[in-house]
Parts: sequence; C-alpha cells; structure tokens
Amino acid sequence: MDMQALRAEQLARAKDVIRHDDFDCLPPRLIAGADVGFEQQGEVTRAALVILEYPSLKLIEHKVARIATTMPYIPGFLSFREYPALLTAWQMLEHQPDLLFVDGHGISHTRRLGVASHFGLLVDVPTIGVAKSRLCGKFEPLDDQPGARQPLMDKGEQLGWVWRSKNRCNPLFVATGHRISNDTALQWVENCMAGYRLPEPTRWADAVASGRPAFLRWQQQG
DNA sequence: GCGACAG
DNA sequence: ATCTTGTCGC
Repeated sequence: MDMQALRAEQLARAKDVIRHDDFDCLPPRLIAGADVGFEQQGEVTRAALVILEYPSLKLIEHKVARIATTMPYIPGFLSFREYPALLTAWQMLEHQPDLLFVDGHGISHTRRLGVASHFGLLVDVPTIGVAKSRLCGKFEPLDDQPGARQPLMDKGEQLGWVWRSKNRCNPLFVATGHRISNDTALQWVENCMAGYRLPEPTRWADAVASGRPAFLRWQQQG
C-alpha cells in the first residue's frame, strides 16, 4: 500500500471535518455506537453498530458486519483498516442515528483524521471520538476524582479532552469526530454515562462486537 | 538518531 | 485487536 498516498488523503479529508456543532436534531433521539473487532487471526474484520434511544439509553437495534480484512494495523492509519466494515454495518441499519460514538480518536490524530472523523465524514452525521489511550498530543496530570479533565494539546491547538469518567480508571480521550465541538462532545459523553468507564453507546457496541456477557443476557431476555 | 505509536 | 483465570482492592 502507498502510505504517502494515504497520508495525502488524510490531510485532504481533514480539511472537510466540521469542528463546530451542526446537529439536525437536538437533543438527539437516537444515538449510535460503533466498534470493530477481528476474527480468525485477523483475517476477518467484524464491525458492530448499535442504536440507543436517548435519554433512556436503551438498546433498540444492533447490527454486525463481517468482511475480509484489507489492511494491517498501522498506528495513524487505523481508519483505512476499519471503515469498510463499519460502512457495511451502517448500510444494514434500520434506524438513522442523530449522533454517533466511535471507538477511537477523532481529530486527536497526528493529521487530524482519526477513525471517528473519517467515518463521521463518510456517513455525514455528528460524530464523537472516544479513545481509551493516547495517540498524540500532551496533557497535564489529571486529578483523581471522577469528572477531572485536562485539555489534550498538540502544536498549540486543543485536540480534545482527557477525562476521568470513573474513579480509579484510566481516563478517556474525547474529541470532535465531525459536526460537533470538543466541548459539546464531552458534554454528550457525560450525558451517556451509566456507571461504567465507557459511555453506553461505546460499551454496547463493544459488547455486541465481542459477544460479551451483558449483551448475551440482553439477547436472551429481549 | 531515538522514542512513541488509536485498535 | 486477540490469546485467557484468577486475583487484589474499593
């Protein structure tokens, strides 16, 4: 693969990312969560999309797509590996979400185009990037109490927020994906918490993508 | 040159 | 990401 071409594509697409609030429906009635996993030693890419109702945060739809993996994991180029499967799952959805949570960075990316921004642009829906570890940028140490936050800075600009969602847990990296500001993104992540480290849309997408106990229980009942 | 490096 | 059980601490 031509890394220089992919790098150029990232720089070009990053210019189209909208970093301010641009909602069609506020407050959002349906919120989606997206996550990607792998099977068969990485040969198969598995994308999960879930739809939650707001403010109940109840799961009302879930879809899983499996396609052949086309690219290896290379830091900084994650979106090219994951978006094909995500798009496939997206086309299976019966509901259209007003807001989307993607597991991974948004503009908090070396070239400002993490998977949340790339996928958000493709589906053109307000999108938030929620990552579990740092890719780039610097931040001051966080206080211990939940709710503590620090701006994630890189080259003089704020790329997002480092936010402690839960006591004794590592912080989350929340940032603009597309059509939402960093501040509003963090606000909606806060609105979607239910006592766990991850916000509900991300947590459910992860549970569905990985066949976790919580999802299996839900599937038996419903 | 060296270290860092989402999922 | 994935391979995988118990275990320590609140």
